Amino acid sequence: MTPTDAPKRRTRTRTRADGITIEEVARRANVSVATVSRALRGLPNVAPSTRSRVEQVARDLSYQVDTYASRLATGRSDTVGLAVPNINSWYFAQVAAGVEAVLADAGMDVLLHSVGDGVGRARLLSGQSPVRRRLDGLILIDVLLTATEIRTLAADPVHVVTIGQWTEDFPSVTVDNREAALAATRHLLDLGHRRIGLIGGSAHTSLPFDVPGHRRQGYVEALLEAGLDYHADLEANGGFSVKGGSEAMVHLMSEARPPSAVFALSDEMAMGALQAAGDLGLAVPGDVSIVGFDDHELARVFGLTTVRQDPEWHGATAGRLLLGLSDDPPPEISHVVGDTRLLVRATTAPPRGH
Amino acid sequence: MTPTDAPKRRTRTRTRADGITIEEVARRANVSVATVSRALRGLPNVAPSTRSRVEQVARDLSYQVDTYASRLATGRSDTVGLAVPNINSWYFAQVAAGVEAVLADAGMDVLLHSVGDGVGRARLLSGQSPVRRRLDGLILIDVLLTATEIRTLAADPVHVVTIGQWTEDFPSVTVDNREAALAATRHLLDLGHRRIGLIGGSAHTSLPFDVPGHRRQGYVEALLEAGLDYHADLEANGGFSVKGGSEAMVHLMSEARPPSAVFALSDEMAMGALQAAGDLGLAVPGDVSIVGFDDHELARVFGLTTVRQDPEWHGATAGRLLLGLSDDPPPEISHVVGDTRLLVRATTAPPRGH
DNA sequence: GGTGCTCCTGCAAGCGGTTACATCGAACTT
DNA sequence: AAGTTCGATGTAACCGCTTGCAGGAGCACC
Repeated sequence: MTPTDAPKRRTRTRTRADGITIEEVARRANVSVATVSRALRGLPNVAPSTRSRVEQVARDLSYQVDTYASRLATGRSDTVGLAVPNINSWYFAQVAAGVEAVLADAGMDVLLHSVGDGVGRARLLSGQSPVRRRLDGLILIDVLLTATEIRTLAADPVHVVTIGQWTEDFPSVTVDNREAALAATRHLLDLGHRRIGLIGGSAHTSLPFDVPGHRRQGYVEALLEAGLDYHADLEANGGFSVKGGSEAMVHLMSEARPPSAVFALSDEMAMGALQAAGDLGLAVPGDVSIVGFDDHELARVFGLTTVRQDPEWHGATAGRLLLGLSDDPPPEISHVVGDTRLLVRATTAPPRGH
Repeated sequence: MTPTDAPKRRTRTRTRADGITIEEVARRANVSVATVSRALRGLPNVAPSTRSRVEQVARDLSYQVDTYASRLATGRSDTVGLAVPNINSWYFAQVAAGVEAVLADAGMDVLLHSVGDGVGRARLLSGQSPVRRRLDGLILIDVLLTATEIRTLAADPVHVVTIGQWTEDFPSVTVDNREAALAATRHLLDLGHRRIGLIGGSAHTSLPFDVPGHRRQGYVEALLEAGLDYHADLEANGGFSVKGGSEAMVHLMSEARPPSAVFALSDEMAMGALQAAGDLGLAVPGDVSIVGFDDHELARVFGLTTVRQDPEWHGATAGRLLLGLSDDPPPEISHVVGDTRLLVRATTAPPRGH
């Protein structure tokens, strides 16, 4: 056979082996593709006998819809983006677990985005983001939105739920960080402490309306309430990591007049501080008291006094809020506030000689 | 105008506001959609002037390709699934972070799947999974595959990389768990311990070829090597959680002849054990020595003797392996073995009266 | 000036579903 | 018995992008 004899078959270079198509199923079940589509998706107006026949064929061929085709046709993707500063931090991992559980149950896919660095953040939120065009929903965990970003997102058809940040435009799950920090700081004040250090996040992200900002505000308020002044030299940046907390603690305790108690805005930083205290030969709570925030899984092991919150519940709740947004009519924008509770354990005590 | 005058416009009910299409860009740039497609994707054979004009228009309209359409047309999705038993466990979160960083850099999307419960696992791996049909790659972290599942996956066009499990069929990242456990147990034996407890995973998942299985094997071998027997009553199930580790420890220490040292197959369980020891009034390492596995971020804070490994690196490496699989020609199936190292800290010492 | 190239661009056929609308019996009215 | 109604099914037009192939312009070479 000469070359020209060969039928000019259009061979598309497909990298993926093609799966069973709906057409194949239709052929074998002796119905049209429309009927297959309706039968398989449980739509009405399909004769029971037809439906079961189609289902049988689909099962035999282990047919799976091509979600991309389906999405192109319907415009819905059943996919939600989950943006976290970083996934390998206890709090975020807990929240992510809560989100994932709820959404997976609802048949949604979860696209994970670490936006810790500016790059990832820009990639997700910039108008250029190809990502946004494929998401039905977006859950932002402690990813602070600027006014512009809020406007852009609100104009998008994507459903947004925020965790940690409160905005008018989107449902949110938060805790009263100010109040919680107030309680934590008061606890130290009540014990008699007068020089109370703060280990917080980096200076430039501690805006008055973000999570560290609110906690910091509660700390300052408690101080003022007790007739004390806020001293900048009692504040150090622990970057919300164990290591950072440790370094911040070293910094604080090596000052001329070190604090007798330290409030760390996260348990991980508090644990770092605990470590540093040990390294410095300081007894906790003998020489210095330490309070954390989170009730990390290991806080109890350390006997760490801390503010309890339930991140997994935050995540699950955010997931449910997101699912609710698809309801018709859409619900009012709701703002859920989770519980916090001060747990006094063994790392806090009155200051020496009190 | 009478009702019939109205043109029968086909209005499709689209839930999402339609974005700018490639057609719109083409119109404004006075070229065909084909040219827009080529220009925007950097394909050759586009006049520089045309390309820049198209790019300009696209930017002005902040056009974003509809990834679903693109995927439908090309068959590639640039999306990889990341399956973890659960994301809120230190080790898995670390690995996930490593994977995500590498893949996001390569412009890939990461779909998160917790498969802790059988349900999620089935959803992901069963032939019925609509998920599989949309993935270019799949990274499985400690998700044990059966022979059947391996066959099914290998037949699929999806690229698979496993972490924790070694198979002939897929590239993998593992550590020598047997060897590492051997070293950890030898360390205790060298200190003079003769009754060494084991806190491991659930009985039915500790197959000889999974991660806990290999570690357990190393433990047993070390025992035999030292002329000791394996005693089932020295083994308890800690479920790889802090709480489980704690309970397992209580169980072990309340036996008639409790061990003088315990090897926990993960740091989280070891920390739980530490907690339990404290609760029981036992000094560590005075009354009982404890060794963990992982070098959890907080292990140093506890002074925990443990086996160090680098889960974030495991994840990043797995991500790179996956990316490499798209090369042409495809590389040989490579199996990377990460480092482990025993870190002796403060929770191990010779047994009492030694 | 014709011929043959090389480049650029457009045309149109998919990719695999979804769904508005038409069709066609069978059952139901009156 | 003719006219209606209604449920089940098929037809075909999209969804928005990619890409094989054809066409056309510009240019060098003989």
